Amino acid sequence: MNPDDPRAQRTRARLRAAILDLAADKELGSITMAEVARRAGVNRATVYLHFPDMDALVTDAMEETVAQVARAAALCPRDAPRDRAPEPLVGLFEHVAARATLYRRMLGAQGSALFAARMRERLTAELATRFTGGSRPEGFDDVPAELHATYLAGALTGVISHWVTGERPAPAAEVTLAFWRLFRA
Amino acid sequence: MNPDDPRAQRTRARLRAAILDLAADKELGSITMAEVARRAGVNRATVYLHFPDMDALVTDAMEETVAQVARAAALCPRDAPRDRAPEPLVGLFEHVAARATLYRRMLGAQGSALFAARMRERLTAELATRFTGGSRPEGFDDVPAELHATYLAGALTGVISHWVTGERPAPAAEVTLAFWRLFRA
DNA sequence: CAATCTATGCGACAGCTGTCGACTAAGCAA
DNA sequence: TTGCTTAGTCGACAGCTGTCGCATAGATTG
Repeated sequence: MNPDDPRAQRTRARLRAAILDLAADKELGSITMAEVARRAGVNRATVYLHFPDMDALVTDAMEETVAQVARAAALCPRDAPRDRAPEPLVGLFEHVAARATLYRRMLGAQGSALFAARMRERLTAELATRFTGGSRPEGFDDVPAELHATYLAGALTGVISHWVTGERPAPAAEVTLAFWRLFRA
Repeated sequence: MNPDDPRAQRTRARLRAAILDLAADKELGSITMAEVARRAGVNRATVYLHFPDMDALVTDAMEETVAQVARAAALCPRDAPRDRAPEPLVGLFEHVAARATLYRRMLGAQGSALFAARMRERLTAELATRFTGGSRPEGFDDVPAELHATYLAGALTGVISHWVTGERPAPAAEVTLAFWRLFRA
């Protein structure tokens, strides 16, 4: 399968759109491959030419979104005042709030372990790059940068997961500020 | 279904043992219900009398183990010296190290989203209880205790996940100390 | 335009899932 | 012990999955 073939690109785009479309309506667990294929206007067998399974499809469809989150997280300066979260972090939580249902479906109990792993991984990588690039919270030189990045990536995805999963989610501004205070240590 | 019926208890115990047994050999994704039933010496249909699906079975089978981790985490005093992790935390990481394969199967990309959610949930609950019970890191009174607990629960599961997933995992003592330093902020 | 390549459509298959109704046998209560 | 209750077994079913070989149509190359 040549991934650059315009036919293949079109098909993948359709599949990505279809799964996101369906995920807006129901839990991942109750979406079938047959359904995705139908929605995408593609033969069921064709799906498997592009993605080994549902998890891979879902995760791939979220790639852009996740990259956005990771980039925003890595952009946060550490020297912002304790009572005012930096702009990128505010944007990050607003981004999630605007897609709360989607993130709940992805990160919730019915969600995709692959997606969760991928999201943490991207965050970790982005933060680690930022850290080894020099700008990093002080006083942790005796902790491996990679581990520090993982710690924060876990904390962030944990908070997001808990946030979007809750019954009556708190306002974004509130969570953002609380997270920022915890992060600033 | 009466959960106290000795027949039911015996069957559930067999199923829990069977899934943990199988999980030692292969990824969760390649274990079938039929396989679990066979291994447990139980009819396939019987499994569904106790657990709605594989995720539920796996998560239930890990309940004790997860509770152990959550308890250990909540027991950590915050005033231990920066260069020496408190005993409960050491025990926690050793516990995970001794079951690294199992945790990798549970928390990895092929793992169970339900299990991951449950583990974070238990950790959050245990820490939140501890926090509202008075003993809590200072300087965070302006952050909801529940959110603080979630932050740490996410960080811990994130680190564990990353740790057991890595190719050549670092020694437990190393990770323990690094985590402790990050936690102490 | 013609010839070639290949992504997709199509139908079929074995295996797994979750559920059902009828039957068997283990536990409990009198 | 006797009889009732109910967990478990058994066989069957529809639906989904992942894979296959073959046919078709869309893209590329000359």
